[in-house]
Amino acid sequence: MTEHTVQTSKANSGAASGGHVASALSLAIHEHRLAPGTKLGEDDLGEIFGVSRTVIRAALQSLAHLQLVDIKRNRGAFVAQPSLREAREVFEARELLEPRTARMAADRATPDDIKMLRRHITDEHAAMSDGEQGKALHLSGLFHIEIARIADQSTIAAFIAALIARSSLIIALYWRRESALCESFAHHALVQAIADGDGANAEDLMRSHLVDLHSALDLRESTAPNRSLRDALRP
Amino acid sequence: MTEHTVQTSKANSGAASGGHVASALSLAIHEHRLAPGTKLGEDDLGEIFGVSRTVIRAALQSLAHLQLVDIKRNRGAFVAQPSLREAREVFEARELLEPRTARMAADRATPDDIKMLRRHITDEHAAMSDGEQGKALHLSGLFHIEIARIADQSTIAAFIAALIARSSLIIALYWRRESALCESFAHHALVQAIADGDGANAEDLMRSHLVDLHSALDLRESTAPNRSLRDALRP
DNA sequence: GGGCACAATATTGTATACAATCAAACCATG
DNA sequence: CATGGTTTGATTGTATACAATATTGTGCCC
Repeated sequence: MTEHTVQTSKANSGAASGGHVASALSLAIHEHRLAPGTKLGEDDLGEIFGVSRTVIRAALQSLAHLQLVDIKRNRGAFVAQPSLREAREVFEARELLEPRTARMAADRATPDDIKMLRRHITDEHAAMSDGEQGKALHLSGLFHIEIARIADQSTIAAFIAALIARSSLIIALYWRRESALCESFAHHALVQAIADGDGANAEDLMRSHLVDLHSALDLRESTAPNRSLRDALRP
Repeated sequence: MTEHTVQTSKANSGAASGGHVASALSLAIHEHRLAPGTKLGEDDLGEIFGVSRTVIRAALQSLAHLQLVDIKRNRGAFVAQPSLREAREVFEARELLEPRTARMAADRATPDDIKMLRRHITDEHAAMSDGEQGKALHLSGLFHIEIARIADQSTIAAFIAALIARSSLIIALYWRRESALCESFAHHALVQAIADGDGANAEDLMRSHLVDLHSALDLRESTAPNRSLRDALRP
């Protein structure tokens, strides 16, 4: 089963213990290349990344703590499938944290920060133009994390990063097609408010942006049938 | 070094993979029986808990994700020593999250919830009377987590639980003796507001309670010299 | 043909062995 | 005596072996 090159191979090529594996998996989830519910077998991942199950296991546990994967004892790890309730909670938490954070960012942003935010938006547009929706979604998330970083509150920033990671899963599950690319404009206006140092405006814009996102989801009991059906079929 | 009873011993007596170890360590940290900076050697812990380094490692990584322990590559795990900056951030985050959560709790609390909160206060008093300050501090933290649970927001509750865990370390490092047992009264008034369903009052009480806690810490650059000295001596 | 018990298989949980790395002790040298 | 490099010891990082558990396939009985 486990056939690495040799025991004493390069081994120590990557970064720190499984950090690389966790990053790669996280990116794949963010970009919607791994669908919610996907089984993440340890042997498979070990072969793919060329490391032993030990490091795979550490990476999966790390992702489980972010609630990006769900580890069931003696069953294995699966890409998480946030419930409707969890989806609501995540966006309520974001609506509680991010507006205030945006205000703080507006108070502290430097010209370099603004430049980086604008580049994020440009990259996002480019990805969208190239049809790489997954990458665009990931960049959109990074935009929010960047604002938290600018606010210089690393603790809150870590929380927001975790919420955005879960948001990616939620969007994969509950997004409804009708709503579309309003994103770009909201981000653009937000950057302008932050560049102007207008904290109150940034706070309001972030709040309404999140409400827009939230309302673009189908979070009624009746919806998300495909997932429920699968769940009814498999657990 | 590693001498367990026998390889095929009981092994599966506890709960899930290292969960017991993580809980025991977490409790010890909460109750100030493990001081910030304490080295947590894997072999030592393995012998203490009667499990292999594998499960110890998983527990330590779990605690590291909660920022209760700090894992330095090739150096080992240490009980975390939050910096002044981190301490400020933790309390700012709590002041952002908990008042709103207390309001939600007031809106949803049942008589059983109130009973449980009152019992927490009673237990806390009892522990304090017995001179078990560590246990009292732990129960004080559980009180806050219980409110988040009552608010029925498990995502935010998890964040608050993480913040309270770090608060325990912060109190261990930066508490100044002068301020004393105001806690009990604040908690008592808070329970009353929640029992009355007075969300606005609960929110205000929680906010001022947290501000009191925050101001009972010595968070100036000049303070916390013992820790800086140790750090200058040892890292 | 449907349903259940049992065996075979696959996958995870845990322990241990080995390799890499770091810290401190040590000795040589100026 | 201070200082620098080397070596020794201890500790962590990773891989693998073994044990426990769940899942799946098969055959028997009804």
